[in-house]
Amino acid sequence: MGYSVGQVAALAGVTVRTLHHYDEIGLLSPGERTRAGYRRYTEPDLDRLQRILFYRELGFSLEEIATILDEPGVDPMTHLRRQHELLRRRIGRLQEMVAAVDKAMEAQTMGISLTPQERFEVFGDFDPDEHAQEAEERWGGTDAFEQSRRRTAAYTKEDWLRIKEEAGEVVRDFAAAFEAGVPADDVRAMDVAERHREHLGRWFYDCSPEMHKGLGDMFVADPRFAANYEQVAEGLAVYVRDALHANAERRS
Amino acid sequence: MGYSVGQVAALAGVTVRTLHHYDEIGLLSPGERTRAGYRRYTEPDLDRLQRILFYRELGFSLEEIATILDEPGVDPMTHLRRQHELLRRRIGRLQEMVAAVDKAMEAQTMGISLTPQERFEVFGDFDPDEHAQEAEERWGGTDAFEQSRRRTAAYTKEDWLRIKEEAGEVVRDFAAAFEAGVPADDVRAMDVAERHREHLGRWFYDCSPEMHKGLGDMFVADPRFAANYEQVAEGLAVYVRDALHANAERRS
DNA sequence: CGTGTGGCCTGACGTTACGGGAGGGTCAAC
DNA sequence: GTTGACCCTCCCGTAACGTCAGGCCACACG
Repeated sequence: MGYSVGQVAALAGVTVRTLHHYDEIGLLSPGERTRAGYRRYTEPDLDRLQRILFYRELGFSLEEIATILDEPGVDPMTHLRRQHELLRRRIGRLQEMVAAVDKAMEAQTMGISLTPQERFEVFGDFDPDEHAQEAEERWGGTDAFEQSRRRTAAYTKEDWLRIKEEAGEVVRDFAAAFEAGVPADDVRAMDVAERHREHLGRWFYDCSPEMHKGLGDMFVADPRFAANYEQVAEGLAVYVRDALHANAERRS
Repeated sequence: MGYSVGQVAALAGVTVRTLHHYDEIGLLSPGERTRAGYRRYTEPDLDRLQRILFYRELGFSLEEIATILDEPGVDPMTHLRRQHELLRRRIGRLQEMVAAVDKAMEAQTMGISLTPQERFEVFGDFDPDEHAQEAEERWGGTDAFEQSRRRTAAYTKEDWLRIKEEAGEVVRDFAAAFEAGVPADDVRAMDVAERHREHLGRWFYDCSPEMHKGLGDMFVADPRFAANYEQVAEGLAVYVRDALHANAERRS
C-alpha cells in the first residue's frame, strides 16, 4: 500500500532529492508515513505530482504551481483544459520561433542582415496583449502586478469568459444604481463596490480598500479606463469612483 | 556607435543584471568599453545574445550554451539549422503532452482512472533512445557521459549523418587492415585506432588513452557492441580491441 | 556654472530549485 | 546476524540571476 520515495522517483523520472524538496516546502507531502518515518505516497499524491511536473515543464515556479494547485474548487477536468490551453499557447510560441528561424535562414542565404529589432522581435513582444504592457509600465514591479501576472498566466479562455461576465454584471449594477438616482455613498452602491473589490481579489490580486480607492481615481483620470464606464452612461466613471471611495471609508 | 546595456536590455527583453551576469561569466562580453568603463555592445554581440536567448529558452544551461556557441568552425547557417531541429523536437514533445492530456480527459469523462505508469509515461521516457538509457546505466554520472550528453543534445540530423559516416569509415579501415593481415600492433592499425579516438573527442567526449583501452575491452565483452564489428568480419572485435590497446600503449 | 536626474559602474548578499554527501537508522534476505 | 539496498535528517554547494548600496558620469535646465 502506497509507494516509497524511490519508487515514486523512478516512476516520475525525478530524483529522491526533488521529492524531499517538495515535501520540505509543502508542495507535495506524502499522505502517510510509516512508524519508522518512511514517506508513503498515495494515489492522490501521484496525481498531484503529475500536475506539478506538468506545470514545472511549462516554466512555472514552484510557488506559482502551489497557488494553481491549491486554488479552491477546481476539478480535475478544469486542470486538464487549462493544461491543454497552455500547451497550445506554448506550441504557438515555438512555431513563431520556427518562423523567425526560417526568416533568418532566408535572410542569410540572400545575404541580407536583419535589423536589431527584427532579430529580437520574437523575444520582445512576449505577450501580444497591449494592455499587459501598459499595466507593466504603470504597476510594474509592484506586488499586486506580480500576483496578477502569475495568476492570470494559467487562465483558460473559459476562465476569461467568466471573468468578463462577472465584471459586466458589476458594471450593469453600477449603472442601474446610478440611473435610479441612488447616491454613491448609499449602502447599495457601496455593496456593488465591495463586490467589485472581491472580484479583483478572486481573479487578479488582493486589493486593499486603500488600493481600491486609488483604482477608482484612475477610472476617472485615465481616459482609457474612463471610456469603459462613460460609454455605458455619462458620468458613471465619477459615480463608480465615489462609490469605491465611500466603500473604502466604510471598510476601514 | 554601439549600444548601451540599457538599450540592449530593452531590445532583447532581458534585465541589465542579466547582461552583467553574462559578462561576468564570460558568456557575452561587450566588444568595447567607453573610457569611463561603460559597456558598448556591437552588432556581433547582439547576434550572439540572440543565440544565447534562443538556446536558453530551449532549456540549455549557460555553460552548455557557451560550448555550443564556441564550437570552432560553425557558420551562422549551421546554427539556424540546429535551432530549427531543436524547435521541431520540442514541438513534438509538447504535442505528445497534448496527446497525453487528451487521453487523460477522455479517461476522466469515461470515469476511468489511469495507472501510475500511464500517468507518468510522458515524463518517463524522456528520450526515446534506448541506447541513451543503457549508456546512463553504465557510465551514468561520469564526466565523459555528462559531456557527451550535453554535446549531443544539440546535434542535428545532419550532424548525426556525418558522425555515422565518419564512424563507418573507421570501421571499414579496421576491416581492411584486418583482412589484409596487418597485425593489430602495426602502426597502420594503431593509426586507425587513433583516428577512432579523435572521432570520439570531436563528437562525444574527451577520451584519454586509458579510457580508450577500457572501451576496447567492452567491444569484446559486450555482445551488443561486439555484434557491430563481428557482423563486418568475424574476429574484428578482438582485432579492434588489440589495436586500441596497442595505440594506448604507444600514446602513453 | 552649479545642479539635478537618469543611466551606468562594481561589489555583495539574497533566492529558487534543487545536487550531493555525511552520518546514521531500517528491513528483507541469505 | 550481518549485509546490502533503501530510507531518514541535516547541511553545504551551485546556477542564474534579483535586489539593493554606494558612487561615478553625462547632459539638460535655470
